[in-house]
Amino acid sequence: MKIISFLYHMKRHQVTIIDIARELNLSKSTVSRALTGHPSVNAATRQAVLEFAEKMDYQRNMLAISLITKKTNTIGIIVPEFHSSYFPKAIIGAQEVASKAGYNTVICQSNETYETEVANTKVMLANQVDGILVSITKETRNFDHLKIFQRKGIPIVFFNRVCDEMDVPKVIVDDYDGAFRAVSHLIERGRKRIAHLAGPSSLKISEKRLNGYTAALRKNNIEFDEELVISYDLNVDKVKIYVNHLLNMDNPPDAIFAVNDPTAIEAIQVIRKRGLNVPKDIAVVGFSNDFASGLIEPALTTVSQPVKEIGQTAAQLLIDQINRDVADWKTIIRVLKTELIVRRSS
Amino acid sequence: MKIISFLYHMKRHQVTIIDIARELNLSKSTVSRALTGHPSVNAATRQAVLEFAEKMDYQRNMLAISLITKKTNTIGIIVPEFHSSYFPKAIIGAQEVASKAGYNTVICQSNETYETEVANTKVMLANQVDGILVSITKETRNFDHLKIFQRKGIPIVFFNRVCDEMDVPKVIVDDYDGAFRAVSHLIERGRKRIAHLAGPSSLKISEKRLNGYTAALRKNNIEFDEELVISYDLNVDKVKIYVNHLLNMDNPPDAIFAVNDPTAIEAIQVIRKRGLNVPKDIAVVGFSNDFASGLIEPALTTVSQPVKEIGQTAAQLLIDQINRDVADWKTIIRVLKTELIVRRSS
DNA sequence: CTGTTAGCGCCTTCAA
DNA sequence: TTGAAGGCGCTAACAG
Repeated sequence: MKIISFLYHMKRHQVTIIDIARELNLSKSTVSRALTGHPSVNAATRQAVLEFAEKMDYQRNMLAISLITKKTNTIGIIVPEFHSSYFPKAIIGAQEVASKAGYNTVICQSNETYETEVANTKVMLANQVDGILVSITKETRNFDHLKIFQRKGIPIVFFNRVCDEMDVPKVIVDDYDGAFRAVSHLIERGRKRIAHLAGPSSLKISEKRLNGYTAALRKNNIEFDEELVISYDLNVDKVKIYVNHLLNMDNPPDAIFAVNDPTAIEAIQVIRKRGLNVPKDIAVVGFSNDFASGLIEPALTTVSQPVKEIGQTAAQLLIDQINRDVADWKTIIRVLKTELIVRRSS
Repeated sequence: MKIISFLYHMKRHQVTIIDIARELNLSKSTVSRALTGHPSVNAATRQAVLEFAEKMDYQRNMLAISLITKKTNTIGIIVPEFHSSYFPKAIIGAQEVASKAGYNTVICQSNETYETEVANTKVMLANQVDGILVSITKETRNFDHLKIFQRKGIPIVFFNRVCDEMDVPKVIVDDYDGAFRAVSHLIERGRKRIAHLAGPSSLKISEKRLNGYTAALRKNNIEFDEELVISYDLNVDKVKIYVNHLLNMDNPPDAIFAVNDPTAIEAIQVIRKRGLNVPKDIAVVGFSNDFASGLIEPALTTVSQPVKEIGQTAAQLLIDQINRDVADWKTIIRVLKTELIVRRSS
């Protein structure tokens, strides 16, 4: 006992099974069995082990266990950013499902940078995660770093920002449909010249929202004017330039459909700063129903996504995949529904 | 080669040093040295090893390494929630510093629940993090689960929501001063009956902001009216009840100082819904300068905190602590400055 | 410069 | 019901 309490106060000494075995005069294996709830162990022995372990704040070293079992019960999540409320919310959903299934979560944010994303995948690999949930950066065009997971037999599930060239499960919303309905709504409200502040073409979601936009115009016999479509890198600081450019046109738009809410919100600020009225002079519609969009003046009309559900679904698909044999991997694509929330900005 | 490529395509086979050694006819240790950049290795040998490793997507197994070195190069972060922009921002700051210092980050959110927080600490312990950054839940009154870290020699640093009974580094802002200035500002603007929607008394920050509030009243010879102070559990849904209660008083307040921005924002919504004008009928001031506070109508006057810097400072203190001997642990308390941002709500 | 040996903390046969 | 032995993937002495 003296030895143990001594060690116990040394720098970072871990109480190990050996310590307990020594103290209780048992073999390591017996202690291990008692600790893991193995049935074939004497009740009194188990009791003693458990009590002493508790008293010593013994914690099983998952590193050692994982080394043996080749399972860490950890899933990795890689997201591009934390600025909007989207990814935090999705993560909450994913964590909920994961933790219920006994999985821990390691979160990395790639800061919208390809290099960081690659580094993040290395971290995940080195830490032997059992699977990863990924939403790619706007820069990511090469997917080798993600394909490694497939080759190694580590399941991967995409959500929101997905990769088209990989045959793995994906969770998305119907971006095309959401955009289509948002733009149709503007047209119903009598808008004729609808601009679109689009996302970078590297992202599938930008492309789909753009397609929804053009489809809605076409269906309503409104001519597509490429001058009204500005695709940008989602760096919100630049919105000011684009909006001013649009407003300075000879024939300025009477509505803006923005690829996401931060863009729309920033657009509204710029428009109002010029003394124009939203929605009278120019209507604005966003995408995602961020927390702030209901609070700004005027409240933003937007396409809402079931963000938390996206996270939950993605985590569930991932865990299903983990519990399946590689040969049985499914490549389900789950498309969730969006909802148009009409507020005062349109 | 045949064997390896065979294994390589099996379910979850890890390419190991042994595989490389076998293939290249070298000893494990030589391969290991080449991989870790040890100088005493023949250039050609190293080259061959590195190339083959690359080709095989070899990733060092950090579990095994950590098991030996007793260092995971991972820090844990436990935060109570992800709803406001506060913690995501703080995490970004912390990750920045951590990753520059070569540390990975494991994030857990306790969902403002004591039990979850305890569970989170177990996870951190089991995964052998080198240190943790903690902001406690509003429920946490017992700190045994955190004291375990101290006893085990694992550094711990608190930020924002700190624990008073533990002698460890803490990063906070001057809540007292921030509140004092916010309330003084309201008084300067001619407000006489200033209500305070306070946080739960279990949190130090609530207490300090309350103290700042009373001090400002006292200094300006305004009598403290306990009816005007409502302390609540930060569940924003309840703000409506409290604000309505205040407004229904015989002698209603002419200003509200809210413990944080979500509370203030919700208060403004409630006030306006009753047809009252902010700030004419009643002024509102918040705390934290959340993203949304600049966007709402009217824009919220608030006390801004250097959130990202808080995260950075906390991570830096933690890493310093990790690199120090237990005997040398410092218990620095870093108090960062706040800034009053006057906008239209006051 | 390279190989050998002995573990890290734990689980899992196999034997008793 | 318990113990002994072997090994997960890797590093760290200690020898050549």
